[in-house]
Amino acid sequence: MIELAILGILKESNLHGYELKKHLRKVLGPLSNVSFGSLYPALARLEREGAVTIVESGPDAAPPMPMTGSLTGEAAAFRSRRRPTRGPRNRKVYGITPAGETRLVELMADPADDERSFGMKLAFFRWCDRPTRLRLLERRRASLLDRLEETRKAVAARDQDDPYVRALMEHDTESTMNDIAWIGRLIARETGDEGLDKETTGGHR
Amino acid sequence: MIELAILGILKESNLHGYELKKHLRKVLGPLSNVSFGSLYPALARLEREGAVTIVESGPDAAPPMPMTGSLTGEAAAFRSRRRPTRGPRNRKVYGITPAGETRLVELMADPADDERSFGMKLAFFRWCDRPTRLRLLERRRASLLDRLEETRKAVAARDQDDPYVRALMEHDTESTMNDIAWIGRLIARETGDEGLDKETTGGHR
DNA sequence: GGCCCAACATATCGGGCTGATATATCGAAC
DNA sequence: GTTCGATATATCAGCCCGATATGTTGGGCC
Repeated sequence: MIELAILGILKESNLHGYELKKHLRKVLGPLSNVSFGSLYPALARLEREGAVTIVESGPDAAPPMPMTGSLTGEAAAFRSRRRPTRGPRNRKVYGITPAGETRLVELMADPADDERSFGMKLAFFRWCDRPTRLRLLERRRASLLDRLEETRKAVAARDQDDPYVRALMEHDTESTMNDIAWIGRLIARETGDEGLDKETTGGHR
Repeated sequence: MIELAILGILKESNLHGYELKKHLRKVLGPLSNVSFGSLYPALARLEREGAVTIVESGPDAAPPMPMTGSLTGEAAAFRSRRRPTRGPRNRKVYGITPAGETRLVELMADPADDERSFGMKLAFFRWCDRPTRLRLLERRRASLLDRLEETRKAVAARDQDDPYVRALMEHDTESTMNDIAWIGRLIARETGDEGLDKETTGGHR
């Protein structure tokens, strides 16, 4: 699933591994603390597969095509800032390829649905159309409901009631219900069409 | 951390791998879905280290010492139930050793503090004395506070505000605060001794 | 009886992830 | 001018997961 994160970030701007990790941390926060030990191999893998390419590399590499898609002004500024008289260090700046964009769409559709995977997908929802978003949200809700059911069954079937185990399960139930309610709100926001932070076209409150 | 789970379960009763997994699922619920691919190697590892021993094995093994410490009547009953005229199948029933008990204490003190590790430790709190429990709870609270702080900083430093990323972070903040409150209640229950046995908290939302 | 199927039971393997470690460059402080 | 911390890439051991293999046991069914 780290590949999803890499492609999602690279879709916005070309970056090298080290920067990638920082952006990732910024976007996903504590949800995904990617380590270098998985980041670099993943980048190598993706390059082998043709999902990303090295856009700029080594000391004083010739800057290739200025844009791959529309860069935010920030990224462009950053790129120009990075141009000291002495070339950059040993960096490999990666960019996403058309094949990579395809791969990104595939990865978004991947059935993996744990907290981490879902968090990543949500972070890149802006690249999806509404039906896809709704599909992912519904699937997440379904698996949360499954989890809720399973925990409840475990609580019910419990003979020896250790207070700590009980506390653990009750908290799990509570947290899961919170998550479900949250997903519900996201779905509502998605279906209650158009902008709802501006003029409330359809809903109250 | 799977070793902690194994030892914690084995401390209660001698079991073979398959049963162990079921017990684990029951105690930890969806928090720790241990797979056989990690369970059996872990058992082999623990046996190599002398933390567990094979108490009974293969078809019609002679039943060794009836008790390793005080067994709950349930476990004893279970053990006697397991004695059909035709010996059991190819099973390896494991039991914890004194070295294993020591290892269990070490593992409880381990600094790992993610949701999974903490959940496991909490599930085995009954084996700890109160100071240890409080230490673990305080540590967990501290790391949750760190996480909260980090997420808040990320939200504040955010220039481009993607609504989905924002939703993700806000939900993370909310969940973390919930967790902190929960830990707070556990600490209170631990320090506010005796007296309050039931629901003393009118849970907010 | 004879048959099949689901659950029981153990084990291994590939591939991916984490944490530790190695290596080297750059900027800035001292 | 050198020490130090941030930047930057990479590899390695060890562990975990999911898939897969291999067999056993018990029960339902005709």
